[in-house]
Amino acid sequence: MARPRNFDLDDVKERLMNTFWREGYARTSLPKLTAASGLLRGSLYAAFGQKDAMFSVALERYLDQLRVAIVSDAPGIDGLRYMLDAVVQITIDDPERRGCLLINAVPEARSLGIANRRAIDRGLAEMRLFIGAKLREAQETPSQKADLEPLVALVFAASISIRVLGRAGQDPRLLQDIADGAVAAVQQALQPTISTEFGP
Amino acid sequence: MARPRNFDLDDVKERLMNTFWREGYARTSLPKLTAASGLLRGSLYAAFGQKDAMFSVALERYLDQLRVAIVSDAPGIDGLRYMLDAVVQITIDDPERRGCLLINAVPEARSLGIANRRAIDRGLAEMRLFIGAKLREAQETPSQKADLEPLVALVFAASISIRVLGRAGQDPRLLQDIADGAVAAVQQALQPTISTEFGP
DNA sequence: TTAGTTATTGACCGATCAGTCAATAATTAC
DNA sequence: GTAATTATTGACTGATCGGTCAATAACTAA
Repeated sequence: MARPRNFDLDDVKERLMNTFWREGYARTSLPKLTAASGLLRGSLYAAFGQKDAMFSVALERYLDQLRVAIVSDAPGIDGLRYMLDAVVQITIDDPERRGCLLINAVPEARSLGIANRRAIDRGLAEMRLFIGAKLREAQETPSQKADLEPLVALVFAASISIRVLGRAGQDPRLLQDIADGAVAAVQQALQPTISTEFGP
Repeated sequence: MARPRNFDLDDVKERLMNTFWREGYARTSLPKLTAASGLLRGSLYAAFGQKDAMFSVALERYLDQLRVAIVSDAPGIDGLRYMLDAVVQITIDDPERRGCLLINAVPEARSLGIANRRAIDRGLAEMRLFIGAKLREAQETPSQKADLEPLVALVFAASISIRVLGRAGQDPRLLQDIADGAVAAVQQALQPTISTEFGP
């Protein structure tokens, strides 16, 4: 009943995402977005609204893809190891070393709208909840009642800094060391105390 | 022999630092810098050069102050605990929750000059070397030849993500959990196993 | 005083920014 | 065909950006 759009919406969202990912919010100008998407300003504004809304589209798409890449069905510590290794892998596989769109957005959050700020919070919370769930699975004897929070925090911290340091162009070995260190810490902390008699 | 400047150089540097810290590089405009410093553009440019050079001044000053705040003489794990607790403290003590100027600059590094990019690398390297040195002190029996790198990486990761999550406005308890988790992991990893008590 | 040197001032520059809009084009319903 | 609806186009806006510069002011050395 009306003129159809002559571009692929998904394809354009992907291009917007990649541009914001590389350049961040502030440095991504409308001319860059039009160049990346192949659309003119008017079409972009008609399709998405303000720049802030374009970023929102990019962020949601990014989080969807990240979820697919790092979440696994493997229970307990295997799921955590899978996640951390996946984070390392996608970080060093990116030839542009863009790090994480979500984490990169944290220092810029104050210039984003409330919806985007909330989306950032939700993204962080989701990661943390996932880690917590896997750790609770890994806890063999919940009766130990050990405080899991420092472990959750540690794995969370590892995930985040792998991304930051990836953006900083640090050596892939450092990133893998972070992942390995976190997994080892979890194993050490959760293994029944009696087993320490046999040493590592 | 010439007209003296009628401002306090140190005071202006401090104000530049605080502005860049709060706003980041891209969002800090020259009008903001003139407002914060009380100087006019011409004076700022005469004193420091380009915006990039102003950031450099801010970054160096920031790193000097950070060093004072987190480095301690305490050897080994005590030095690490001091550092991590100090990082948590300065992060949550900041009512503006600005996180870390150095870490915040990482996603913006591509829009900075080569000198600033190198300064960022040096800042990160310095942190890592400090952690490595303390961990080597903490290693009671170096003959164990345990690979210290994952532990260095883990403590490094903890420091960085405390700052990122501080900027993100996360709960202080999470930040402290990260610090505590990292210290606990180091203690667990470095404490001699019972089996070694009986010697080889 | 005068000459030399540097700092300050405030206007100015061209470039770029995010966002808007009237005109036109492409489609469907009828 | 015509009407209705939405998409595309490209020029346009006012604001802001980083950076420059000639004029003036404040100081020291002689």
